[in-house]
Amino acid sequence: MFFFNHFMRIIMHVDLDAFFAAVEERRKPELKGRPVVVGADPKEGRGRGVVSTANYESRRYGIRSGMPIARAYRLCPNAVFLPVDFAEYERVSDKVMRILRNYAEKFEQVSVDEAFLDVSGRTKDFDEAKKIGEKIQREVMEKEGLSCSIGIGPNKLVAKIASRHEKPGGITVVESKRVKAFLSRLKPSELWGIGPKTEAGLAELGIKTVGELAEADPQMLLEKFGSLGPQYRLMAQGIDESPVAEEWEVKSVGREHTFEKDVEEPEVVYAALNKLASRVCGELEETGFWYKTITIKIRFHDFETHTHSKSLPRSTGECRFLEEVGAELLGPFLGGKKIRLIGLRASGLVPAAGQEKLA
DNA sequence: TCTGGGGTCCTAGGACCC
DNA sequence: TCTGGGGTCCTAGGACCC
Repeated sequence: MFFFNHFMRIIMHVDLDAFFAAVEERRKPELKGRPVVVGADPKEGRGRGVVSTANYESRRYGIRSGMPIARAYRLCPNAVFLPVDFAEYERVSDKVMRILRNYAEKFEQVSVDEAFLDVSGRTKDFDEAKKIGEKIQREVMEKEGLSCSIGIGPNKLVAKIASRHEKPGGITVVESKRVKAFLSRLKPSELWGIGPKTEAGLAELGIKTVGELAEADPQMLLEKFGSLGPQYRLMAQGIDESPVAEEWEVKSVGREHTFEKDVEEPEVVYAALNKLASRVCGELEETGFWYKTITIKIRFHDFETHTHSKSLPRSTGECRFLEEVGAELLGPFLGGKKIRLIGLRASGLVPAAGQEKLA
């Protein structure tokens, strides 16, 4: 493998601010200035889901994404609670992404509200990149009425962390020579791929900041975290050579459902499974994939979660196996504890085109 | 506080093959 | 008869991200 390491990259990360809530405010101007929470139905504090997006007004009450919706309701019962309209967010997202794509040589959409732009060949330095960032913010605001935050750095890792730095609506530039100082005071969980568990594991080693992680003994990290350990250390040093990848392939398609109340009747669970199977099937047909492996997921009332999977002898485009094999895998879980969630996933995907010829 | 739904990637043991 | 080594697939679980 040969990398052009002498070539300094300039990478931009664009993150739409409170995206779901911003789209709702855009189509219902009367929401402007009010606390808006997009997510599950709060049901007067008895709802089961979580907050998807809280706008900045509702964040003043302590509401955050990922928080149980019932808790959000208690924090601010007068907030406007709206259901997630993913189809609409996707339509708006597509328009924004088309704008962003124009500014980059290489473009990678990370999720519905985030993208990386490699602008190395279109700018001579970070100052010029910042001007491009400002132009992007103006265009997204004028054409779609949405605010975005931008981070600019020598790689994806730094750009991504930088974009969070001055939310909402800011631009943060971190040049190579400032990377070390910029990262060193952060908590490890602010790095991509380090969550609460890993952060706790690092704390056991006496590592509380990214700066300390960057200096840590690689052997010690290897023993504690396996091959991931040394990678954490590289991240902490701000090293990331991963390219802005134009496209990546879908690996699996799944759907899951949390029951309003935990259930014990097998018929109810089987009925839910069949519904999931037809939704997964629809998605596979729409995207043109055959599948090989079926995985079901069960979560009991106490949150204990299991998966069971089975691979077919060869890949297939026939949906009936989702239901049949799914039901077979589900059997052993029924008749015991009450069930909170059921999920169904198809993996081992191959494009349908080409398979039909072999079949 | 009582935890959604869509995903990806990694680990690890065992089967199986050469 | 005292037990190789590499590769790949399958399965279950877990951490993590948005």
